[in-house]
Amino acid sequence: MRDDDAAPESATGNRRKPPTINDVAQRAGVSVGTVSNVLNHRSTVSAARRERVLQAVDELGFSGSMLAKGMRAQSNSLVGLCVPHTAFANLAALADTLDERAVGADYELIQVVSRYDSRRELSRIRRLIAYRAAGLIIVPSLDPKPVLDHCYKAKLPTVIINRLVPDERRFDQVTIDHDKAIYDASRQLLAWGHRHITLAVQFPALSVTRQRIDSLSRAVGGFGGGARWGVLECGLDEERFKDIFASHVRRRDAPSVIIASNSTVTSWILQSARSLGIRMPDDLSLLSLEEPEWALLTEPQLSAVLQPTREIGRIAWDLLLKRVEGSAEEPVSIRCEGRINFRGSVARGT
Amino acid sequence: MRDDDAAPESATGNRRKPPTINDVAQRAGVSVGTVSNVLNHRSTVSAARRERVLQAVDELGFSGSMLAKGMRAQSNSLVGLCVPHTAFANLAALADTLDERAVGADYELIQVVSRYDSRRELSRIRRLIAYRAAGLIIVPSLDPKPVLDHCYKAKLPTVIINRLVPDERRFDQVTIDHDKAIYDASRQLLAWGHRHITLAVQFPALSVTRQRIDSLSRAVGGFGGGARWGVLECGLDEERFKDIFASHVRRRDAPSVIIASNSTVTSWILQSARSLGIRMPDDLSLLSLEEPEWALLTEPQLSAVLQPTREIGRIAWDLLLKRVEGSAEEPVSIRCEGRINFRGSVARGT
DNA sequence: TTGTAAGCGTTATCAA
DNA sequence: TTGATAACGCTTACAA
Repeated sequence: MRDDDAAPESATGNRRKPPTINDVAQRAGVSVGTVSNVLNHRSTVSAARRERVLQAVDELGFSGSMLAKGMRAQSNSLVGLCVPHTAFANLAALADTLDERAVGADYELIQVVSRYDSRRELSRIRRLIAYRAAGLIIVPSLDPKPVLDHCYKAKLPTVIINRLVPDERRFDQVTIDHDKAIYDASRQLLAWGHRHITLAVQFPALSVTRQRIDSLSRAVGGFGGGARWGVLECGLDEERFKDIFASHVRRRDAPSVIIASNSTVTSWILQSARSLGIRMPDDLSLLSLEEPEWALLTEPQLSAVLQPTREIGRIAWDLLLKRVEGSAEEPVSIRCEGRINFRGSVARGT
Repeated sequence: MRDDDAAPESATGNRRKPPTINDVAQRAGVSVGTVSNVLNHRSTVSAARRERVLQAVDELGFSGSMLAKGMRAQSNSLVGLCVPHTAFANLAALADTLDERAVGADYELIQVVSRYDSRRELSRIRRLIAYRAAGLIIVPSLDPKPVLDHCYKAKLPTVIINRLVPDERRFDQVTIDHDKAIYDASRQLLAWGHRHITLAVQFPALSVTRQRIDSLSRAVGGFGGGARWGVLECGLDEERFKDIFASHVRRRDAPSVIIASNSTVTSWILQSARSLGIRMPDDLSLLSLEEPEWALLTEPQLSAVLQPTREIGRIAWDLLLKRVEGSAEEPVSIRCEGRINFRGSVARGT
């Protein structure tokens, strides 16, 4: 775009390429090594030259190349976060927390989305490895085995969060103890007179789902006194859920309380209940295992388990950073406890 | 660090470094160029060698280095998304849409968060440039000038979305026409008998805020008949907002309807109104300029402007990709229209 | 205190 | 069809 259309490389000005350390060196009239030393705060450069270098950096708008740095250093200050979805409020909060920590430690957080698809999860993580990510924080999908095997073989420092992967001893895990929450909540519901508890789940195949069912079963079984429990499989489609829900709550043997396994299901239940004319908590009580941002906006207010998302983020980041720095300690599995907030949506006493 | 404590480079196995194209070449007994040709589907390699190469790739778990690729190609298939915050539902949806497009085009989307801080915004974008991002999609902060100047100087292909930056002609913009939404909504509210409209805003300094006030003023002014309007500055702290809100709605000259500029403010208003015993829509009507995911869960259901977030994402991506590919066309400013969903939270007729 | 040069992994060019 | 090599931007060990 000079006077023909592509100027020869030796031509002046109008370069579209970002300035390199060589450009800076040339401009400042020093060697590349000197520029590098200035930029990395090494004390072997005289004040006068340092000044000239900094001025040249400023004038050229030089910002360095993380690509070249990463290649040279054989490590990239980039950390991956792999989540199944971005739209859940607590995953957004998680990304937010991690991003804050990452920036503070001069890392870059790069989020990839698996969309509940194990193959996609693997391919996304391959990309992260291709970018020489220093580490990975992963909310595992439904079938985490292949991905975790891959991370292990690639020796990628990895921390598993949110969803426990049972019998996984190769990586640190920071997860929520939903089992305890379900157990405690169920006991409380039983103590308040509820005798039939339904657990509404979206992914029956998930190992954590099976564990939750176990907890519910133990709580109800240990109580005796004719208390029962059941599982409602909600599927992935809201329209179809309406029918599923209607037939579940209209049958003779209907539950008095539903525990919803995530906020999507919670929202579906609220909508369906409203359109069926079911009043809360008189006709049906509801407890969500995930506290959405709108928990206080519904009428009645929503009972929910407040997940320690930010705490998980902090712990996971610290664990990951230790691994990135080479720690070879035995992996740990940390379980964080949620706080159960009973509000108007659960009927107490009878 | 040669052969004192670390094993010499020639030692067998146990390498922690990812395999390189050289390793593959060695293993397959071919040259690096051949391996590269195989991997890039060039047709100059004999079937037999191709097979050997692919086998070696598989055995070693070779995945390539995007750092080296990016360095060599002088361009990186990485696109930045800069947002002020991650917790808003529509920004999450935006990131989701863009991530989908990016992955489809074999790009990596890397999200950075400015936290409403212009300085942070600039430093985050500098990082993106250091990573040789091919382009940037930005939801500008309150003071976008310095950042946009920087992007322009760095010749970084950039698309501005969501918030219009007035008089900015250097970049494509894909924004929401809130002005029209406010104008139309106000006219409708007036037609339904409302005579005093308050616009509740969080960032009075934002240019878009001023434009919204303009629209409201035009709509109300053009109506005549003693209609009035006002602005409520909500601040950034929910606790303090309660008092601000209380004194606003309790005064003699209280509005009959509030237009909330985003879903955070909407949620604050709902909470405060409830604790003050204000009934909706009888005592006060509410319209949100941002439709939250929980719009249908409140009682009454929330009136809101449904933002065409995914449409914006798609358009912005396509525009950006054209720029990345070198298009030098005149920048465009596309305004998308939201759909106003009037629901129970707005009183109609009198 | 400063300059020089090797090497990180990849691709394109050129010679064989 | 294949192999060798230069170049991309940066850091660092070593020479001056």
